[in-house]
This record gives sequence, C-alpha cells and structure tokens, in this order.
Amino acid sequence: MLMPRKPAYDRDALIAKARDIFWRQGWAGTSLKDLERELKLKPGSFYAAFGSKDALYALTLESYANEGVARIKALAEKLGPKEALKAQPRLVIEAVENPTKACMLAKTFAELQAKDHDLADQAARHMTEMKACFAELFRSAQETGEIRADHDPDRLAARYQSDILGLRLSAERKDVDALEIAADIASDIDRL
Amino acid sequence: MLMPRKPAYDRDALIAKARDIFWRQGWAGTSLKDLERELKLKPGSFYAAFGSKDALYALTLESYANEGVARIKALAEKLGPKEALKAQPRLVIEAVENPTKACMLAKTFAELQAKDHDLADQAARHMTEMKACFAELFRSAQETGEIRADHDPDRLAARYQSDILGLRLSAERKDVDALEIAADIASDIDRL
DNA sequence: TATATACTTGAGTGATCGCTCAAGAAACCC
DNA sequence: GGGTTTCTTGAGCGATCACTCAAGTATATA
Repeated sequence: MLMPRKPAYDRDALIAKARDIFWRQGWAGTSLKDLERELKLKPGSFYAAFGSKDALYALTLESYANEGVARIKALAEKLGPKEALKAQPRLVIEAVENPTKACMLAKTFAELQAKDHDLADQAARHMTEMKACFAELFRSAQETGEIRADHDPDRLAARYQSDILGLRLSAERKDVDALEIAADIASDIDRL
Repeated sequence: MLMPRKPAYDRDALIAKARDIFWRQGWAGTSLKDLERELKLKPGSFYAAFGSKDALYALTLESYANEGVARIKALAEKLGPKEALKAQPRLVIEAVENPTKACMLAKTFAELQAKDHDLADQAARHMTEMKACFAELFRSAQETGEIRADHDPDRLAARYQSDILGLRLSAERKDVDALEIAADIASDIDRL
C-alpha cells in the first residue's frame, strides 16, 4: 500500500557540498540561508532531509573523516607506510579540490571546544582515529625496518599529526612557503 | 572651560578581559551580551568606550600580539636565542593563566579568513611579525655558533612557528601528551 | 552652590538567527 | 485515472544579533 515519491536531490552529494561550506566557513560562519542557497533546498526540505544544522554538520564531519582515513590508507597501500607518511604533507596542501587547506576537524574543534559543543567532541574523536591511523603506519614502518624500532610509534604519530595541523594552517597564509615546511616534515621522517 | 567626568572603569583592564573572552570563544562565539556581562558595561557605555565589537576585537589582538612578542624577547634576553626557542614550546602550553592553549592569532585567522574579514588580515600581520621575531632569534643563534650557519633562518622560523601552532592546538586535546611534542620540538632545535 | 560636561543606564531598533508548518505539487500503486 | 503518500514551497515563528539613543546621574570647574 506504499505510494512514495523520491526526493529530487542526491543526499550524498548534498552532504559533500555542505561539508565544503562548513569546512570553509565554520559552524557559526555558516547560516541556514547559506546552506539553503548552495544546496538549493527550501527550509522545509532541509529539515525533512537532515533534521537540523548540527545534524548535517555531524554528517559532514563523518564524511570528511572517512575520506581522510581512506586516502591515507590507500596511499600506504600504494607507497608503503614510510613513503606514505612522507608524501602526505605535500599532498594535503596541494589538494586543489579542497575549499581550504586547514583541517576541518581542527577548525571545528578549535571553534566549538570552548562551548562544550557535541560537534567538538565528535571532531576530537575523529582526530584520535586519524592519529591511530598514523601510529599504525609508523608501527609497520618499524616492522619493515624503514624506521628505527627504538621510537614510540604513538608518540611519533602525535608529533606527526601536530605538525600536519600546523602545516595545514600555515598553508592558508600568504607569507609562508608551505611547500618548504612540508618538505622539512618529510625529511624529519627520514631521520627516524 | 572643560568639565569632564572620568570613566568608572580601567580601559586596559577591560581590553585584557575582553581578550581572554574572544581568545576562548572566538569572534562569532562571543556576543555583545557576553561582553556586557563580563565587562560589566551596559551597551551605551560599551559603544562609547570602544565603538564596536570589531574595534574592541582589534584592540585585543593588538594587546595579545604585543604581549607575545615581549615575552619571547624577554626570554631571549634571559636565556639567549637558542635556549629561548627551545623553552618557548613548553612554556606556552604550560601557561595556566591563559584561557586556552591555542594561539588567538591562529584561531582568529582560521575563523575569519574565509569571510575576508579585516580582523583576519590583522591577525595574519601579527603572525608575520612573530615569525620575523623567531627568524631574528635563529639568526642570532647562528651568529653565536649555537646553530649551524647553513640553514635559512626564515625557513627555520616558518617551520618553527608552524610547529608551535600545531603544538598549541594539540595541547587542547585530552588524548595528546603535548609535553612530549614540546620536548620533541625543542630537541629538533638541538639538531640544527 | 550653580552649571556645564561626560558617563551610565536600559528600553528598544531593524536584521538575522535556526527552525516550523500548513498548503500545494508531484509521483507512486491500484 | 483515482487515491494516497511524500516531497516541496515559502510565509512566518520567537529568539537573539549588533547596535542606538534619549533620559538620568555623577563629577568636574567656576
């Protein structure tokens, strides 16, 4: 007895579009008007589809984090763990398809942590996830002997992630040559 | 013929107080209500004293940057350039008087750059200023022979500042041992 | 003490915020 | 095509935004 009607939009495409807007403009910096205009959705459709601005933001964080993990894992598959870690800094600041260089998780965390917003926790969890991913790469690079075994892979991962966050923020600046920094981060890995 | 009346508040103290609020909560995250409550100023007095929210924010950025430059220069005076650069990472994440660990200039820049807001430019200029300050320390450490002369001090400064930005953001996370990262940044300087 | 001047107060401005909902349009099964 | 259900539309909700201003108060000089 069901007689439905399909939505006129592609939900995943809308989430990807919203991700780019939130990524660039932040949480408070993006209004419902912005989203309605860019997603071509009237308020009613928007709320029927996503429930709330925060709920959509959560979906975009999820999407962002999943793609990030997938990208680094694919890179490791292709280049091996050490070379993937070395290549990542340069790739991440050269990705022209990104709406901005800085990390969306870091931006979200920095903006909303003081408010104890749920989205800050969620961003933090995704960053922990990424850090674990980096640690695994350091660990397997140690197993293959590419990196000396007397380093703590978790510590290496924390430092590496911190460097990447700084790099990606620096890459937004006009007075900084982010490629030099990326190269220096990569060459640090050779010294391990 | 002038018959004035002094304000009941200490303007510099108010700016310092506002700085801490903006630093923690960001630009969009701080409402006039927040400021009026914390500064104990009614709207009329607020606008008579500072003109606008943005004008006050600009004053707080100025205050923040001036104190930052003064602190690093005092540290260099006391410890010498190399030891100052090595000490700074730890000191900056251990400063308990700060409302938050992350750098206010970086947070401002990240939040407002996409909007082409004047405050983003101003924050960027202050970061450039800080970078030049770091470069000068690297340069003088090279002159004393503490750091090898075959490094580009401007490049070292850009990398160092990028590392500090990442460190300070990392220091806000519960799952990261920022002291370890600070120690690793310091030991990197010994290898130069 | 009288008066001029600056500061303080708080109600209130129009604009925008995230969001709701009733009504109309469109697509499905029978 | 008829009937049912979902999707789409857009006016409009109360709350909050940054900000204004006229009236009241306090403090200086004369």
